[in-house]
Amino acid sequence: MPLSQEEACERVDTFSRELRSHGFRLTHQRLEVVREVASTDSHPDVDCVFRGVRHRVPTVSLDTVYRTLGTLADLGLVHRVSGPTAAARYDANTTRHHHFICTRCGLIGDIQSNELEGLRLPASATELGDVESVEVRFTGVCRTCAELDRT
Amino acid sequence: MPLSQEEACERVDTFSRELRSHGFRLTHQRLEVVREVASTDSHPDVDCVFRGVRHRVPTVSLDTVYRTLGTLADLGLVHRVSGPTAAARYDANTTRHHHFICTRCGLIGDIQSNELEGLRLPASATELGDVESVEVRFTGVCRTCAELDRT
DNA sequence: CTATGTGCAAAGCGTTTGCAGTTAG
DNA sequence: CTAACTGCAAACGCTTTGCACATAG
Repeated sequence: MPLSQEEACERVDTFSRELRSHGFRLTHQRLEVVREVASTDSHPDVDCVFRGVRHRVPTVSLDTVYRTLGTLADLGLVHRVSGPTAAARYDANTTRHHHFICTRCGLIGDIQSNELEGLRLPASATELGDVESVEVRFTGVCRTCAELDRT
Repeated sequence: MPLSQEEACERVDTFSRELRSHGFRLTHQRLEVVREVASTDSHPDVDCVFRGVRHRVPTVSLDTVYRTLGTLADLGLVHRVSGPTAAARYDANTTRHHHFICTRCGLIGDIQSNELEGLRLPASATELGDVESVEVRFTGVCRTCAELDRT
């Protein structure tokens, strides 16, 4: 995952600025976590970031990495890909379909769409490997939760 | 999640047949787990299926539900939505993009595509709630893993 | 009859939390 | 100086596993 030096620096700057502007202190540990996660596009997990940071800050704890990545995610500066903290959910409908996922209550609804059925595989996907399935995930706030907000 | 009686029965039949044809015994417990998961499109989690089954088989254990759902998923009869078996992974690239996920090694690669950028939200999605983001997940086997298979 | 499946209990893993000491601003 | 942050260790929730008993075929 080659990531240009400039791009990485720019991210570090943005992350630092955003953290400060939200009242978070820019500690030594945080800065190194930020550097680590900003320097790659390989979607590292927490332990991977931890090991990277430890090279430069041997006393850093795993908890701090968890907390910092959590903070960055809350601010929308990084995204979580793949399972966060949820129990597995099963779908007995194995025909091709897609999902709407409510970020508030966890509701998962099925989506059918002719436009999506007709999707062609982008070259950037087939270059990476053999694509066996495609799922589109729409995330947002469901009707019911939006209703609750309004009151 | 209204699911027609016929559809549910058809699923139970298929699941039972597939289990047998793969050499699995069709036990009382398994049959009820199959019935439970086949009777809804609400994407239940393991505990939810467990509670449903327990109404009819009070002695069933949570482990059995885990094992049966695992077996069904291995056979491709049900799908797991929302990742379980994985540590959270973080992505510092918050520009709109999509992912290729290797089911063998867990590699996550970024996908850019003009066609995907132009996607319109299907009505079936906007009906469920306010869509805040869209992510397309291509899953399959990456180049490297496919190479390993060939040897 | 025998290989499979079950229930139980204990362990595993990623993650979160309470607390006392540390530190940025 | 003080509120915020850190590291530690313990707890947590979901899931898996080892084992003796039960059971489908």
